[in-house]
Amino acid sequence: MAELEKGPQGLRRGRGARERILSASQQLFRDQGINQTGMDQLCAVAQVSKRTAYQHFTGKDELVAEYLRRFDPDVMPGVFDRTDLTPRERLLAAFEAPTTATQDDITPLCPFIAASVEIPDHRHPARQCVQDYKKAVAARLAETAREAGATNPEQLGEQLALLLDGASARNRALNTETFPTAAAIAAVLIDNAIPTPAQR
Amino acid sequence: MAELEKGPQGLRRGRGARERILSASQQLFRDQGINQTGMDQLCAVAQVSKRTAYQHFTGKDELVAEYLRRFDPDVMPGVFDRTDLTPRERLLAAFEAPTTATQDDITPLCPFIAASVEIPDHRHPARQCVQDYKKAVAARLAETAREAGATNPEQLGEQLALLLDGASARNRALNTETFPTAAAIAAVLIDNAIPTPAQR
DNA sequence: GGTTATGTACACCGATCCGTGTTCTTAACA
DNA sequence: TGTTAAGAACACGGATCGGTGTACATAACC
Repeated sequence: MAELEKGPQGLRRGRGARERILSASQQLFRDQGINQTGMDQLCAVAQVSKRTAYQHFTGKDELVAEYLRRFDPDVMPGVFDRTDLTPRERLLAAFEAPTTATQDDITPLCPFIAASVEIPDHRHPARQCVQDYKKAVAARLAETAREAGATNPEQLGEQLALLLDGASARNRALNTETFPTAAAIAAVLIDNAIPTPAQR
Repeated sequence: MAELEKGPQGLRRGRGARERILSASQQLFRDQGINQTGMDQLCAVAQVSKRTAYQHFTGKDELVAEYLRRFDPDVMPGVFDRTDLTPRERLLAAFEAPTTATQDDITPLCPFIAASVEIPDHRHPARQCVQDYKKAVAARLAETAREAGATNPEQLGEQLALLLDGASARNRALNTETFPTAAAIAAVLIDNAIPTPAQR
């Protein structure tokens, strides 16, 4: 904080404004929610002039949408790409992934669910991002389910996606880690959906 | 609307202020969300003086909490009390109940999940209501699961509760009715959890 | 060098937010 | 009848909201 002052001659926060804004959004929207985060605070955290923010984004709405779009590249980060696991193990791993580094705090609410609740208007651009993302996750789960040999991969993908969202919502509502519960259900569903259980 | 005017001599909206406020809350908080509903609008819809509202509730926070508490008496309205159904059928009926009268619009988001997302501070009184309600639902499900002869009723109750919340969240996120998917999972879990399937 | 994008600083706007103070009216109740 | 509690009407307050206008500074690129 000392060497980052706005000293008249010193280091400008400089060219990376857009990145700083999106990075601050990620932190603040997650910690406080979208509606509880004002543009003033956001700009302060991002160390960006308010004017600059509105040169990069036409408004808060667009910023929120862009904040969500940035998650797209890492749809379920690294879970589906783990070649060291069998398809079946990958499906189960999706329920352990959310467990973050520090072991005692619970998994935060999925930012897409949060956005869909905080933004009531389902024609808001951000709501489209939510829909796209949720469909993408279900599709990847279905794809992996197909690799695992499920008889009805689409159905299994949809079911597992529902479990993920249920666990996320209940984590928030109850302040308790419920992903293990979801994982247990997933195991049952997966066994039920694959005709020839591998080695058993 | 015609005969309800504030006519100087005519019918006063009169003594039922508190009820009108809570009734308006129920409608507006569901349709617009809590944060998107201002006290001014709420009082206008309730046909209540703003001053009166603040004589019944110390603030919006308390009003929100009371709004949630009013759901408690009807925890899963009528589903658990249907004596015409077997315990097993009652468990399954919980996934059809949310389907409201008009057949084409999707089930609205659970107001408790909505509140837990809209109110980030988990020490807010409303958040306690959310926790209580969610625990109560899981408990009633577990109770019914016990009646149905489940080997681990608490676990089944927790699992079914997760399915309900998952379907509710995805309904909002995807704008698609997903309770049938949850019901299908529930059927599998129930069959899996009850040792002696009745007639089969 | 000069030009042009990028960013800063800061005042400012109307709207809306939650909440209060004040005065008056009416219904219930004794 | 008089008293009291419940409510209405309405202006007002400070805070914050998303968003803008303007003038100035700096970095990059030619």
